[in-house]
Amino acid sequence: MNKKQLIAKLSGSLNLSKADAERTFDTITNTILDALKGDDSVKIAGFGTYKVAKRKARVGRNPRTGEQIQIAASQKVKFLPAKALKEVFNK
Amino acid sequence: MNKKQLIAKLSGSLNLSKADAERTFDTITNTILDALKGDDSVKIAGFGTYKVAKRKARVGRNPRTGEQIQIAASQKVKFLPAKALKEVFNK
DNA sequence: ATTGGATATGCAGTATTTGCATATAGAAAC
DNA sequence: GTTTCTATATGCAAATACTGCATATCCAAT
Repeated sequence: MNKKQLIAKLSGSLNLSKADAERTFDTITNTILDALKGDDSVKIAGFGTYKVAKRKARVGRNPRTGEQIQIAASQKVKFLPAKALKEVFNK
Repeated sequence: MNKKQLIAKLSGSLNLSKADAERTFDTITNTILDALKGDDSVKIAGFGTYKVAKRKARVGRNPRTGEQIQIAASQKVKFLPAKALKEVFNK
């Protein structure tokens, strides 16, 4: 399912136009992103937690040539599924 | 930031009551979860992809006693941040 | 409808993460 | 205010992520 299909579903469930559904959805993701940019984590009960994970610089390897390369430190968004979410898939 | 705070923000941005903001938010998460339950992945452009990852059974260990235990195969929801999302945090 | 951009895949080897049990502390939900 | 949920911390084995890069595919926006 891609974003367009998701928006179409939401448009129906929420009784909104597709344009409004998309605006609503974007507002939510942007709000989450803003919190993450401020180095805050976002906990959503029953769904999961978004947090920014810092990754240290390390040595990697180009699989094609085999040569070693330095990988810079970076940050990425991690999503940790809530307990309820795991249970859904493991029964 | 927890769910309550997120809902409060959305209530303001979307010009909805907190109850409506929460209903809207829950509708979205449920829609995503339903797709995942159907073993479908959910791609959201500019944000990321949710997918169900199957994890193989393996040998684990009880950290308290040190004894080895068998861990069953399981499934969990994975979130892969979109490229745009990584860039936000690495500049 | 076309096109530009984003993502999936495969590859090799190493670094990182995962997930186990369990209690407690702290936070959040009702 | 009470109850439910989540983070944390522990050691360790095995699964998985990550890197460059080319190709194929797929999506989004024009």
